[in-house]
Amino acid sequence: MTTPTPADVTRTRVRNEQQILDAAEDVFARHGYRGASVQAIAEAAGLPKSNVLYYVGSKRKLYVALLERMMSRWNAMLDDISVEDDPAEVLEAFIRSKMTLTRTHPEGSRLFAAEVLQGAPFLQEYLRGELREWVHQRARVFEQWSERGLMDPVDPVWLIFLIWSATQHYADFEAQVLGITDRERLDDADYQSVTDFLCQVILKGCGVTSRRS
Amino acid sequence: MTTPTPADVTRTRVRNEQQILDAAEDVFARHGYRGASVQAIAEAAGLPKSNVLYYVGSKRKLYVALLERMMSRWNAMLDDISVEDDPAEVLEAFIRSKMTLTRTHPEGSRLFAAEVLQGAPFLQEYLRGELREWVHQRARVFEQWSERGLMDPVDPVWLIFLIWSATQHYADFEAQVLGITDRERLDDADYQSVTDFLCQVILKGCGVTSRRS
DNA sequence: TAGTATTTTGACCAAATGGTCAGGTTTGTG
DNA sequence: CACAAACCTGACCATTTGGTCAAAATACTA
Repeated sequence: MTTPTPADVTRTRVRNEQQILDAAEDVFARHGYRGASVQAIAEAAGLPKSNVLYYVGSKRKLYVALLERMMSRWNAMLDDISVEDDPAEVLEAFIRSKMTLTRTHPEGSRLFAAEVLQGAPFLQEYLRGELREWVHQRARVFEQWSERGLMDPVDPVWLIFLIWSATQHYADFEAQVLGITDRERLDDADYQSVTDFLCQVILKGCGVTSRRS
Repeated sequence: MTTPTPADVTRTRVRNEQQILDAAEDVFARHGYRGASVQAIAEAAGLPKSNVLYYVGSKRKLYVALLERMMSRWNAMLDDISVEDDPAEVLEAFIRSKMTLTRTHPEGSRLFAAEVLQGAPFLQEYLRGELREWVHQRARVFEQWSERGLMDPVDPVWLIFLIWSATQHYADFEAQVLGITDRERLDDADYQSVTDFLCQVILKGCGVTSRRS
């Protein structure tokens, strides 16, 4: 028996799987599921192709594992809200946490984008289940805020999409942003500036006033 | 000589090239440059692979032709503005024409997204040249409007990106939008509703008042 | 209708694809 | 140190890839 640890993961395994996942996230994000080759992932991870397949089993399993990792990051960000909360605080926290996800995991964000671009074949269940529920729950709260006059009567679902798209953009279209702004990369100050801009414009645009009023 | 027409295009050629371009736009949009196969494009166009290659020469040439077609659509939308124009009118027209592009050419929009996702290797020149100039020219006008108190002092480049991302979203993330809203497709009324929402929120968010005031 | 230019297509090619496997090396532990 | 489990990897395989080509079919025009 040699006392195998419950999950039976050795240090080597953890290290290599990490390397593979990170390399694969970038390759899949750039080239999509079909366009990514196991060979390219292996090279990016600095391992022979057979070794990569030894760990992940197959290209498909690797891809699914990456999507799951990214979805768990999403979920970690999706905390619930109630009508009693302050609209300004909630909206601002929403924008800021979504932007943090984009900034800390740009490859993951792009992977998600590539998956949705091809019609989200691997994410139908998630989109039409968990995520849809979450959106509608939030939407209901937004509507109640509108009724109470705490914000303008805007379509809550379009508002959620607005926040998602405006933040997601800085990962998915990074190449465009860098090209147009003539930067090599976006630093923390840039992200700060964009986030403040989005909070300002979107809150004001919805008729939500910061609590300091 | 048989009086060859200047551009030497026969009816057959026009018809087949059109079929091929349209089929290819969809396949490239879904799977990216690497992920798309000539075989898949040929099947979508209802032609044998060799026939496709007879017309387009190579996969790369086909891809470049598609990007050029999409960029010319972009350019057709990018009319210039002046400080004397009305901010509300200009911003609203900007949002509406960008949304029209998204609605009338969703596959082209996704093709563009896929290209940028992979780092925009074929679009560096365009992004860092023509498009950058256009953005900065607009940005300068926005700044002058801010100075004149016609709008809030927001970062004009982030504002342009906000409009691009919020509209682009409905093509690139169509699968997500459909999944969450439980629709089969977005009809004209949906697009109308989203566009009105975006105009309302973004104009108000920037402190721009519609001229009817 | 004769004859030329264009179009069509299956057969073919070298390279790359995802994946398997046998046989080796390393690692951890009793 | 023994030994089993885990790890590593080059050789190999069937299939698909982008692309070529020669020969047949079709379309246009004088």
